Amino acid sequence: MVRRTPDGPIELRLTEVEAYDGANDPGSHAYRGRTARNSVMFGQPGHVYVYFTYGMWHCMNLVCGEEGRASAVLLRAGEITEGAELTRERRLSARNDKELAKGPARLATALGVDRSLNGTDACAGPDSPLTVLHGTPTPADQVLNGPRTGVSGPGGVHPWRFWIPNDPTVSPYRPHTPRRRT
DNA sequence: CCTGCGATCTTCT
DNA sequence: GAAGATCGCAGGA
Repeated sequence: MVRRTPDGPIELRLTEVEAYDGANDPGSHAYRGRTARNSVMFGQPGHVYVYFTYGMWHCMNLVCGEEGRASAVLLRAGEITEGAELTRERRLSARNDKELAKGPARLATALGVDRSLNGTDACAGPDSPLTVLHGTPTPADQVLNGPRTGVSGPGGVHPWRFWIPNDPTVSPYRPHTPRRRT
């Protein structure tokens, strides 16, 4: 994945993702149908769905299913392989470069992604601020999968979190924790 | 190392 | 009105 910023390109090698399957998936933002927020997920694959959560963070998905299916993949973590110096000023809390994009909100922050990029076509070539690259594929037998992070209820049964084992940029797994009532 | 909690606001019910 | 595809800090072991 490459993020083109005014200061230069940032390249990211994805190490952890989670899949969400639209109307069939209680864990998906698209489960209850199309809304203003999730409309990008119902559009063409290859576009980017960015949402804002917990009052301060952005997270980024790639739409994967055909139009109308609302299937998407949350980009949860990765290794910055180029332009790390451009991300450090936005990721001051990172104690080392492995933490620059270790988690979905950290990844979006490192790449400088916010809702202004919601709907961006990530397959549109070098003039796009965001592009999915065709790197060296990781063989499927070198990828582990398990329950998704932070997903509760019936959707929690799907082992749709995928990561590269022993990669230091993969975020720690945390089960869903209901928020304390005020 | 680990656990608990506050921040802060959009979104849908 | 309440919960949320989270993170970072404080405090204790």
